[in-house]
Amino acid sequence: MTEQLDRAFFARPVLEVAPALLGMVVEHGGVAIRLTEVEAYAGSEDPGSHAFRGPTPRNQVMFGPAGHLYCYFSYGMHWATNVVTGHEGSACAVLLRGGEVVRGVEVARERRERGRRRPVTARDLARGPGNLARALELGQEQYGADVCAVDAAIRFVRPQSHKIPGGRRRQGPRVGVSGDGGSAEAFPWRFWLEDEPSVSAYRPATRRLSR
DNA sequence: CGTGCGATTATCT
DNA sequence: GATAATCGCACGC
Repeated sequence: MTEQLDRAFFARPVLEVAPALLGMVVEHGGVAIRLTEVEAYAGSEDPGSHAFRGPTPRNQVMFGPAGHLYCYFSYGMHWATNVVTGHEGSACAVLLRGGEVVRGVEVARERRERGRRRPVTARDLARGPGNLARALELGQEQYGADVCAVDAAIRFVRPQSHKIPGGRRRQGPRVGVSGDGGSAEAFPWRFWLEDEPSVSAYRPATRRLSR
């Protein structure tokens, strides 16, 4: 048996929940992914957060109770998934950045290879937020979903195996967050498991020159 | 191997 | 109208 993570797990400070999620498993649509990389976003106190400038139609779910999904469309082509944490109104959330597919590899591979010419290696199946969301088939329809419900389609579980984390927990600057003002070091809120192939490569925020 | 660039559109100013 | 919590591929070493 595996234990579904309850609301109390998510209703803690985001900097506590984020590292605690490493090694936990997310399940949806026949695919299960063991998380190896996440990032914390601290709502109105965090210039890198989508909630920094207050509620909007897009980010409103983050201002609600913990344990719901904040899905957003990124760069005009990818979906990314967060789970809301902390107390209601704090607008804190954890971005799911990478993981290892532990069940449903064939389904995940099929989803990931759709519209591609090159095959996808096992390590790349859920490497990066866009890829993880694609492998789990998470998007607009899952916006606001309650992952703590008894009959939740998307659930977080603690694997029965005692070697939950696997590698050692590591912490460092977030990836590609322009709100950090070029100093991602100010918010070292990316958490990952050492020596896990599914952890995405670090890339600084890309500057986009206007033409 | 590492680096650079174009794709593509919802969202907010 | 500009931007963006990205990705995959091309290209050069």
